[in-house]
Amino acid sequence: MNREVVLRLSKYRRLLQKLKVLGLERVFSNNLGDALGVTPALVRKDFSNLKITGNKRGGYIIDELIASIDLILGKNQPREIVIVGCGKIGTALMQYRGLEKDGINIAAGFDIKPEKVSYKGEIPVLGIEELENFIKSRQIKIGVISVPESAATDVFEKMINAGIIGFLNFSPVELKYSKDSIHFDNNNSYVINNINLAVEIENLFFYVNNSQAENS
Amino acid sequence: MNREVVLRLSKYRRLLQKLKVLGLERVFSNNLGDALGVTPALVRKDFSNLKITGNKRGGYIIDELIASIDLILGKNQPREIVIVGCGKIGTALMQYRGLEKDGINIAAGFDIKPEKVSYKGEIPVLGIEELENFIKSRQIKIGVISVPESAATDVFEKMINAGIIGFLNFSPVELKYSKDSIHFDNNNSYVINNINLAVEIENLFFYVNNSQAENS
DNA sequence: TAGATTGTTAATCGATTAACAATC
DNA sequence: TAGATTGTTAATCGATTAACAATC
Repeated sequence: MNREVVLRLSKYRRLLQKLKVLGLERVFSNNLGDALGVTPALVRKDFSNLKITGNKRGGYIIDELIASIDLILGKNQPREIVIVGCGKIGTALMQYRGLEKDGINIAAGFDIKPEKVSYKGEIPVLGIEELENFIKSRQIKIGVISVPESAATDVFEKMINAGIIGFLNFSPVELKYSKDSIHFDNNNSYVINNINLAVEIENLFFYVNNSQAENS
Repeated sequence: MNREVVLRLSKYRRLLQKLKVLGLERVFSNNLGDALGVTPALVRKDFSNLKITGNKRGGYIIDELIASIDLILGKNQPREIVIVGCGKIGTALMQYRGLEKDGINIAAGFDIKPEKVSYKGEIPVLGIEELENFIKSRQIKIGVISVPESAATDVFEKMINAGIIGFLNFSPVELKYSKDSIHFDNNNSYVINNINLAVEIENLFFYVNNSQAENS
């Protein structure tokens, strides 16, 4: 299943919640398609691939749909993550409240600088040397990397060894997993989601420059 | 030209810079393809579409390639952006130094709260009421939206009216441009890049849950 | 020249869409 | 029943890749 499908699932989920709040009970592939800007055929195909079935006449039952999507996205299980690197971006993420309502919980932050370590805040900040024990004991699988470029690959290795298998990487290094470069003792596969702010903004400049060229 | 192509251009650019530092002068489509994990044919096609030509025998000259890509990406022009919303994420971005080396310059931050307004820091923070004048006088085209969900669409409209045409949106609202909903006085098209942190992390959970299922 | 690499055309691949039989 | 919507198959579309003539 590709990334686009999973993104659509998240979008269906959010929309369904809103429809439910409005009191709706059923929804048609047509409605969902319109809202997401895709054809109803794709909506039905998505659901079909996920073994979610509707009624030939009455569409899909919203509650069932939500329950199925939640199961697939793992929304019912505890969703704990860690944040490695408590500089500007890491700290902003720790204070960001937008993850809670999706049931995502930041278990701890980690930093290499002793002066950042603190148990006072709502979310503790621990020394990087505690990373492995913490992650293993809590069985956390997902971590955010928000360290400077120079520390990124190092931290990445540490996290893999601790058992992290899903990464959201804000450092400008494009992390890739290769069996050669990393000592590993499992046969897991890894998912790495790189967000490079400079690249995102550069992207915008490209389109903006081009649209100006078109208009002039 | 689609988003993927532009992302590849940024990646070629970064790689070429590194090769140049190492003293290389020429590069083959093969080298670039290997590094990016695509076929050499795609590299040649990308360049061909952009009217960048190489030598049948000697590959591409790195300096020429860098110059061409910089021109296309607009790296030579001043690249000023504004940040609207100086909360956690907005402030982190303003303090983030990773944009400078790509020549991206944050001209100002804006916030609705008077107590955030300040001319003391390296980057001034202005009141939201100054947004339009500032953006028009500096002819800025790109802005980051880092306001809470409730303010997002409002700020989006304000920015459009001020002349912003490229958006990096960190609010959880999926912004879309529709002619119906916004008063507009130009025929520009807009580029909106939505980064929804909860969705990105949810994505990771999906893959992680599934890889565990596979292994058990 | 012989060998290697570009530039481009045709083939492939995967995702999306159109169309429609099944059926509620 | 008649009408509407699903579930699925075949067609389309776009991006990537393979292949190869041109040529340095």
